[in-house]
Amino acid sequence: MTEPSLRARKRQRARDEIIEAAYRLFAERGYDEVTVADIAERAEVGRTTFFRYFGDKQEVVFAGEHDWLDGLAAHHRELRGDRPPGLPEALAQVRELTLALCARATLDPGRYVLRERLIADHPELGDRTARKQRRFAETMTEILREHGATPETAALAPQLALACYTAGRAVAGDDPAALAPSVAAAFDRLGLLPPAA
Amino acid sequence: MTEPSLRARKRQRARDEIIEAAYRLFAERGYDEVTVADIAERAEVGRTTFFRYFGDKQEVVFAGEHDWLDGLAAHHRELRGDRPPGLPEALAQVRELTLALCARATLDPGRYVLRERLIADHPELGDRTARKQRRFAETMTEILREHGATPETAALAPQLALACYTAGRAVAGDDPAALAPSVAAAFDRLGLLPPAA
DNA sequence: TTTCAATTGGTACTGAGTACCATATGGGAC
DNA sequence: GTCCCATATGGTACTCAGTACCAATTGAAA
Repeated sequence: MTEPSLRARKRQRARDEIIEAAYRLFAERGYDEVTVADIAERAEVGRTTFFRYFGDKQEVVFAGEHDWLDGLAAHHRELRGDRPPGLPEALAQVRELTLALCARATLDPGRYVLRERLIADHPELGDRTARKQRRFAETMTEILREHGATPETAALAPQLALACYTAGRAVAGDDPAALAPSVAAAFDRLGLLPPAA
Repeated sequence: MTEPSLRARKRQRARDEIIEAAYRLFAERGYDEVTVADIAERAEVGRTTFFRYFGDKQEVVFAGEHDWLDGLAAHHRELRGDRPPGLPEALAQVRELTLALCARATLDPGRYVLRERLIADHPELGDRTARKQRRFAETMTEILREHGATPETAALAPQLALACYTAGRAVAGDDPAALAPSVAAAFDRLGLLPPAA
């Protein structure tokens, strides 16, 4: 991999500093008591610049996860799909990606806890998680269709995965270590296993 | 039932007129091109009054459905729950309420179509539907727990119902007549039927 | 009729998000 | 190095959502 240009490095650093500043301020004062101007000031950029990196104030809360979703298709290629998947096979594939998403989300436990608290305390942030989940589901649906799944299967399997994710998340509370196991348990309870390969 | 007071009737009428005005304007110009001031003017109320009836601009899009959710617990009482429900039984119960919600949502087909289009075109409205769904799930979870379900079952069953709802909705597009059948089909494909009573 | 609580609409404010512009800066050509 | 261009920056000014406050109106009940 070639060294990124100075521009690219500066850009990445600015982005990181905005996220850092935002999370620090949210932790100190709470989401509502922090303005975009505050974040920009702390990150030592202009208010305008903030909006060049993030579409809105909410987006900075979910920064990072979007990038992972961009690579979702690539992540899935690794799971072979020789024959058109029925619902059990599709679900098994989506299950792997869902658990990978859990692992990714809890990489930084401290930030995970803070994010979960922000989401729990601010309905509009709870709403916003839906956008991420919609994108996950839409991408997965597309991939499943490419692999020959029926429209119904392709639509249902990702939604079932999200159901297990959300239910597991609810059971786990804001404990990062409990997330993946709870989600996996939810999948298990579905009892929709593919026939042995 | 006693006649509602003049105050109550006026209040109801004002609310209805705001909703009417909003939907007409959204249909004419689109969501973004309509300000709250526009809606208030068309409904012949003050801008301040709009915010007394609806917490924000998005809320008026989903007006009516919230009321139904308030009665969710009552609706469920009709479904007897003698013994602690396992996942199949819980799912069967939630299924009924989900289908009732579909019927309710498509009562006014024209408005349903317009709402689905608004949601599809405006991500922030898509996000907002999540709040309604969260409330549905939380209420159902609470009810299931009261009826003796385990925390895991109580958390999972409503989420599975939402998965079937969302998947069915995606398959149905904005055709109101297709919603309930598609959702019902998704439930059927889950194959998680309770043992015969 | 009088009194009280609820409802209303207006004014003024904060903060998110956008458009525009002039400036600065990194990358590449020569 | 230096010249040029595309990119990135920060500031100004604007619209609009949402909130706080207040004075005036109006329904309900005595």
